[in-house]
Amino acid sequence: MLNLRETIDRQVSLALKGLLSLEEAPLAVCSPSRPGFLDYTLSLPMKLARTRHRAPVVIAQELQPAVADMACAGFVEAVAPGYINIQLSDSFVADELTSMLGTAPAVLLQKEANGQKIQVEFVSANPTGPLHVGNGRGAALGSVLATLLETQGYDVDREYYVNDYGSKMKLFTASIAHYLFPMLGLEYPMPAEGYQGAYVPELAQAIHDRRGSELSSLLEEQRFAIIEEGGKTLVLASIRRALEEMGVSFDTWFSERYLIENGWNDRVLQQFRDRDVVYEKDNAVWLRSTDFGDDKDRVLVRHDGEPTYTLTDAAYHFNKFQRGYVKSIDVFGADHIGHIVPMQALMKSLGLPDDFLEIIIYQIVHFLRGGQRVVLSKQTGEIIELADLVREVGKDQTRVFFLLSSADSELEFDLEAAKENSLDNPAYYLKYTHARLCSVERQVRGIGAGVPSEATPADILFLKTPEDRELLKCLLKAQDEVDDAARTRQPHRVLYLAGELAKAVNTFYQKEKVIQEDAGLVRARMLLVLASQRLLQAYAHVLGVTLPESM
RNA sequence: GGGCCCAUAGCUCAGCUGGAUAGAGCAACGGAUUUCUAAUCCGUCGGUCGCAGGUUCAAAUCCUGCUGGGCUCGCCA
Repeated sequence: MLNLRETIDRQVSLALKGLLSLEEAPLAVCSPSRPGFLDYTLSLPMKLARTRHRAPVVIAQELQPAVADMACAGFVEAVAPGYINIQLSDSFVADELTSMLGTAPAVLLQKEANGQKIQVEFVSANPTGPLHVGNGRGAALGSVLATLLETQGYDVDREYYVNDYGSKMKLFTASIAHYLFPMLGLEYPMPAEGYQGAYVPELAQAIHDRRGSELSSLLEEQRFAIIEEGGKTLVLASIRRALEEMGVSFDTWFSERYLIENGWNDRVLQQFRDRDVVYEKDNAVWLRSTDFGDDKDRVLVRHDGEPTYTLTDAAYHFNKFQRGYVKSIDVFGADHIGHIVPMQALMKSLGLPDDFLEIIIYQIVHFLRGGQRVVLSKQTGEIIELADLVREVGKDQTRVFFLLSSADSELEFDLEAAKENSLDNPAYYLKYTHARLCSVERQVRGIGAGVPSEATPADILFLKTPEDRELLKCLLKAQDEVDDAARTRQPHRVLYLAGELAKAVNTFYQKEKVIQEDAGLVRARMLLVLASQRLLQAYAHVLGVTLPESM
């Protein structure tokens, strides 16, 4: 589809070329009109009033003829206090509808490939336990952002960073050992701050079942290696399963251990040394990150010789850069808010491009049941694992409810509303609307009326009621909005767009009959039905939800 | 104390190149059904867009200050 705002802007600046000065030209941009007005609006006359010392409405009248001459313009009017309203021409609208009908939904909103590789890293929870319901928001946002970026022509890779190295991992291994050693007739103390969940003894049992005989004959160090590997593998499998049930998959599961074992920390440390941005203090190696905007210098190598997370993170992103991504977008929970400044300082100190790393932070999710906020703890017996949440409310409902507000805002996830099989539930509303559109199509085919495969300007002449026009506007502005959502990295906007389209469809459906006497009108309305159906499917593709053909 | 996020209708939230009367869903009330799926639709009610300044022809939107809430400030990851 065309981005209409861009298209019109281009035509406007061409049309007004001789009428605007160089300084004035950039002001000639249109915006979508409010309901009740024509399709697009230019507020240019208002902006020119000051420098031109004329009343805006007079300027509007002067510019109107040139604007009306544009190829895409149908009816154009200058109105007080100084707007130029544009209605798209019938042939232009017909061309757009034709292209919508001739394009598969999965690529309807897709631009041409731009040859750039971009990475979205999300979830990346430690492999030391099952995913928590809170991780679900990152999963939903990250996966939708990834498809959203694909619409912009990027070659997108979805990556999960597996933090399988370091003190958390040691703690995890020790916690399993505490339950596993007694099965070998040995003892091992539960470490302070050890992992507590019921899954820990289960992991111990599973590892013992598989490799118990081996374990008893090994040295302690080898034993721990097996426990760690076994625990990690089992947990990652459960994480992967939970995500798949939510419709989320990854291209790459990238191991932190891999980085370290393959010398990436050393490489990046050398890079820091070459750039002369490190120093030694208290037996540790420090990065002079304050030179790059950080509020304090960071330790890269601890006094005991172990790398810090900071060093490995630098190595990780350096590695991403080497893999050829033009950009890495990392999606983190609000508890990582403090990482933005240090990480950007890291990128700078490594000499990576300023815009290489983008960090998206999503705020906390509160879960509601019976109108009350749910306290997630073992004591309350409330669901706490993502897999349980998806099982309880369903894949599509889970995805939709995690997208109900902007990542910047805290989110209330109403478990009962999400489960509800009624149209108060936005996920169901989308499904129902799609089923209804499909039903109309079946009916029309059933009575033997022609189902159009392309639109002509004559068809558009039939679409004159407010409901027809509003639905048309919803269809035509899709690419504008999707491009905006992608540019501003706001996946939730796609859900709102889909909801808006569904609303327009249902209002149209209620008010205007598709099947009726006038064959020309049937055909024209069918264009709306089919295009709406395609567009709804296109949105659903981006959102990762499934739309049934009947309910 | 520093950094970041938030504050819009009774509730949950949209509103992103600054534009015309501030929107949706829920809740409340009232309507539409010999149905192309009423699992729908329409209408009414409901807002000093946290407060105070500023920029602008124009501010929910941009800037400054303040108030309230959230997250966060490790040689953890």
